[in-house]
Amino acid sequence: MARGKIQIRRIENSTNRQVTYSKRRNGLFKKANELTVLCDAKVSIIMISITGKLHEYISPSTTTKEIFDLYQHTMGIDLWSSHYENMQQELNKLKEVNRNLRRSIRQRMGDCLNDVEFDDLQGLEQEMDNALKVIRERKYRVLSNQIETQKKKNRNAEQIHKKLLLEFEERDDDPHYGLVDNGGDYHQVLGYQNGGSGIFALRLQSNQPTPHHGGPGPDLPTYPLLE
Amino acid sequence: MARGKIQIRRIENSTNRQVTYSKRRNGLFKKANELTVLCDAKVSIIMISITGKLHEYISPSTTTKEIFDLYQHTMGIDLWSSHYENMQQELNKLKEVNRNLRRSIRQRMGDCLNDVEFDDLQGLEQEMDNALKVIRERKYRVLSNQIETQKKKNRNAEQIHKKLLLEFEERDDDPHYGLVDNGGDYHQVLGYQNGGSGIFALRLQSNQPTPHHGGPGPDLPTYPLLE
DNA sequence: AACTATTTATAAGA
DNA sequence: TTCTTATAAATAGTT
Repeated sequence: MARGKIQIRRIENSTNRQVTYSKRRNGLFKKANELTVLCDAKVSIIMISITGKLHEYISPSTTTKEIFDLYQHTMGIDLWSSHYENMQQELNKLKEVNRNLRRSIRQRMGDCLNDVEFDDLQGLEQEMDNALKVIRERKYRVLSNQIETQKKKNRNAEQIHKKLLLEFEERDDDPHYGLVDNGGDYHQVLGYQNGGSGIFALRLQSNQPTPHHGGPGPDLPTYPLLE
Repeated sequence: MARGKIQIRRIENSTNRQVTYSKRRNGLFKKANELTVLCDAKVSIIMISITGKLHEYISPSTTTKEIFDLYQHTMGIDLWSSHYENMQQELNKLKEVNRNLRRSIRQRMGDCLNDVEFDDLQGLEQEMDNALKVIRERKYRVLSNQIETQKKKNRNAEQIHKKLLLEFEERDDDPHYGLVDNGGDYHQVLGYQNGGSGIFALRLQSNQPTPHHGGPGPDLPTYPLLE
């Protein structure tokens, strides 16, 4: 536009192009700033050169984020929806699954049965009956194991006891040893803990048929059942 | 810049400002386009006037979204990370809840009981026993209702039958009526459907203890259990 | 980076 | 809003 007109087409000379880019960029930013001041407007310019460098102009009265948000709002679109769409979908799917799982559990707890038809009730009953059998069997086996273990421990303890008594009697003949009886203590070894197991299933049950309590207890890992 | 120099300061005359905004906006966009072509650059301009109107220039070789993404990447910031993070957190929370719900259901189906301790097994057994009672009661009531309804229908049908017979006999005396017996058809009225109910609980059960099948069936509303 | 001939943008008026 | 036009501003090519 000076010293000769130019065609508006890609400048092939790389250096020349670079220089023009720099000059015109400044010109553009200057104009943008003038517009900002003269007309009280908000302008955002983002430029990316052929070399990948990024330059930006933003009116002092605003921020790039504000412009982006306004842009999206005005356009009535969410440019990032594609980013979030998958997540949103997965989220909704999970919520749906969650809802159904919870319904299923409630039904298995004898709750929310009003809309269940006879055939399904029959199926549910049979299924739970079967499961109950499995659980009882399992319970029995666990109990048996515990009793077995207990017995072993008892036998073991008995042997230790006998051995101690034996030693004691032997020592009784030996005047070097005093009378020290520690035999009453071994019962402690036999104790076993059976505290909370952290099984979610059983946290969920207890006395609330529909456990919608919000906050978790002091140390129980309860899970807020969303929605 | 013509017909007299102007100061770069806010134009107080509203109309004048508007006109200048329009003219200079065009100028800016023209320059941006020239830059785009001459230097093979990518330019995004977003302008918001004092009246709230939004105008945009974007190089033909790119999109606003691409520019935004590039901007964020280049700036090393993610203007939307907070939004994203919240979603991610919610997603993880839902997955956790989901996992636990599923575990609970499996346990209630007599599955995955290996890690359950005796006390919890006892609790589960009791709870399921109670639930089973409720379900049986409910089943009984539904059945009773159905039988009651059936009986009513039968009574009703019987009455209709009797009435028809009566009419028939009366007509038998009347030579105007021919012998048309439609009495055998009323049984159709008594039929009742008891098809699938679509209860999720019972879709989940059936014969798969761990229903991890991916796609839904032909028409059953099954829900893929994620993760 | 500076210069400057020339083109381009545009302020004011219509 | 658009056209006109005198003039300010931008800038291509050069130094």
